[in-house]
Amino acid sequence: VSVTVARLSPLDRSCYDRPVAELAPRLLGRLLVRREEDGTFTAARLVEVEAYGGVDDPGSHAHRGRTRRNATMFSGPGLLYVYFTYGMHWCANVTAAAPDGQGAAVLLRAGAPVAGLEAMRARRAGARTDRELCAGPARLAAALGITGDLDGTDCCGPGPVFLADDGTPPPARPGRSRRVGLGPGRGETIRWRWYVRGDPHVSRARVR
DNA sequence: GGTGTGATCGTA
DNA sequence: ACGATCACACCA
Repeated sequence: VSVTVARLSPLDRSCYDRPVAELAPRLLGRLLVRREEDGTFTAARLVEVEAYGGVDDPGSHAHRGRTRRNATMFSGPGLLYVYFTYGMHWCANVTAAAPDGQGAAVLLRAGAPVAGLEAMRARRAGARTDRELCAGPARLAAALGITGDLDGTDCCGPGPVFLADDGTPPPARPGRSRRVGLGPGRGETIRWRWYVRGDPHVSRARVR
């Protein structure tokens, strides 16, 4: 599979142009591909995602309107939204369609390493096993070398980050749950997390 | 396998 | 003050 990554083409923008809770589970099984500056590739197959919406979703960065940080969420479907959190981690999302003046994005929470394992291990020195390389949103972003300078990248063009379909279908019946890491009053009852059942690369999320 | 805690800083 | 988190210590 790793050899063919270079030949995969980015998902078309029409794939992203749908409501975020519809888009999110459809991304399970897709490849998150990172084209390095030296022309090599790293890639992970998505096994866990979460949807974040607009004004109706108090857990979303877009809930209180557009700011410098979340601007990409308001800039149309098919873009990479990268944010910095807990003073040390980057997390990656792809934007979805949203009602006028609102924002929406799918948080890419975990993946199975597919290509560029050596580069991932080098960037994820803390990972004890390959299973942990991309098992968590900040881990996934770190493994693929995704940082804030890539915020706003068009995932539908010939850029450094894109999603691709290699023929692996999304699970017919994905696991579903509340989202991880949301405190009380932040939409913690909304079941907008989807994952591939039984996949060992899903994050060991501690839900409060 | 699970829980508890500190790290570290941009954002609102 | 609080995060859309992680690694590590420690217990089982």
